[in-house]
Amino acid sequence: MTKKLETFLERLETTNTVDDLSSLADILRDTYDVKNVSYLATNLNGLPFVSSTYDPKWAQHYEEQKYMLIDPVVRGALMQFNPLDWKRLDWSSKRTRAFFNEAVDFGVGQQGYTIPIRGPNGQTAIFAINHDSNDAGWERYIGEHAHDFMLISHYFHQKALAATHTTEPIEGRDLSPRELDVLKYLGIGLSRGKVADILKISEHTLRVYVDSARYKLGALNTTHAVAIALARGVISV
Amino acid sequence: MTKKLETFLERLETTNTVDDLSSLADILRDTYDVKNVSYLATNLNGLPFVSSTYDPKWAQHYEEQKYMLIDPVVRGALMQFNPLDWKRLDWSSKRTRAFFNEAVDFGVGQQGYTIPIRGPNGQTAIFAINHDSNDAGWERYIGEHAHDFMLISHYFHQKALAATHTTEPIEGRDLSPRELDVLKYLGIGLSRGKVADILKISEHTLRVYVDSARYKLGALNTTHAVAIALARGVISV
DNA sequence: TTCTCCCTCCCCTAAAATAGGGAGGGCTGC
DNA sequence: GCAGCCCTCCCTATTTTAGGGGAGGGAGAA
Repeated sequence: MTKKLETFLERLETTNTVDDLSSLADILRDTYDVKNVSYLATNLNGLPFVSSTYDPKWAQHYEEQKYMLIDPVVRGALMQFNPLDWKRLDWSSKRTRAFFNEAVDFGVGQQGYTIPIRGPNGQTAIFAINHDSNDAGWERYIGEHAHDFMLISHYFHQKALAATHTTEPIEGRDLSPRELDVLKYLGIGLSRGKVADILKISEHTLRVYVDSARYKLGALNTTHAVAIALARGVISV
Repeated sequence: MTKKLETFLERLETTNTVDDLSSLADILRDTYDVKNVSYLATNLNGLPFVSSTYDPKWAQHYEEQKYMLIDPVVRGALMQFNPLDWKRLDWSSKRTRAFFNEAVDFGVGQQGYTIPIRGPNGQTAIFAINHDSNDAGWERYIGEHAHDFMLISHYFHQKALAATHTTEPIEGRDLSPRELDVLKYLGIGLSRGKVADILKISEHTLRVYVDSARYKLGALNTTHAVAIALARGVISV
């Protein structure tokens, strides 16, 4: 374990509230000597959460313009499993370049490294560091610290989940095998009749499973039930 | 970086096929000197994938009995973000104890540590190590190697995704803001009419968005479209 | 044993989804 | 300037689903 990581983990032990979390980014920036550090969770208790060292003006502008939806870094990172070096983004689009130029104007560094993190219920987040340096220097820096950042992003998310009380196990009973079957097939787009055929039960019976699954999941309708089951990871598409 | 981790990462560089992956568990067991190492992905290209050092009899029995659905370790790990020490499971259920006794009979160690891993499209996996040792020894061992295992589980999953060609970026055009709005509200269980009211558009217009979203996502129906959008992370519940 | 849950089947009506047609104005990139 | 996509609205028609009832047998746990 590196000394820097050790420093961070010590600080992490006293981090329990949302306010504490907000200062973590600053601490990491100072510890790892980079221009900016940011953590952006898209869905903690249904709300986004940000801790970053970016210029508040940029953060505000970013939120006002709903940049989260078009930010190529966010979009890129959320679509893959591996950390993403900003250099490896698709820079062919004019919009991407325009967005990035604007970011740089607000003090965002030229080099960046973004790590996607995912929790059990669609609690997706990204952890990013960025800096101004040449390509070779950046590559060396990332090579040295990639493991640290991977662990840090994980711990950061862990604390964010805990601070927003998103770690409590989900209430409600488990779905029965039949209910899971039904939701699984409905989730891949099959009609109620088709699913009933596949499961070799009547469509009426099938509906009872949908009903009970809906009840257990607290869902308002079938689509909602499938959505919740997906988010909870009990079925997958 | 520890020497053991270094050894593993070197080996990982020549790991590219599914067959290579199968032997990784053995290598890790020998490197880290534990009784068993296992990696279980629930949904790579729609199929489960396993690499483990468990007795093949146990693996076969496990699969035949569909134990994945009731295994308390799997269920526990998939429901949370943090690694799970098997000692911290809920042992009150008779079924849990019976299951575990059976596992021990097949040579599974008494102590265990399971790390959940999640990819961008519901590609969930768990990485587990287990061993026979007393509580104090196990705690010390985990404390020393937790970081290694966290990184290893990540790299393992990365290779599994790559080997099963599950890393390719998703084809298809992006959804328009309006399409995202519609899917988002449908995903939280609102009816078509309600969503139209909220977005202040006619229900007919709304339907056009659902149609185009469905077309873009290659979805068979509305529920499917919401499911795919969720799985891709473009909306969240 | 009793209680709870699971699985299976059936009736009904109203609402929603699907499928196929249209149309016009606006913005953006090449 | 034009092609392409986005947003908005309209029509008719059929099929499917939603959600409300009710009923019985079986397995497992307290």
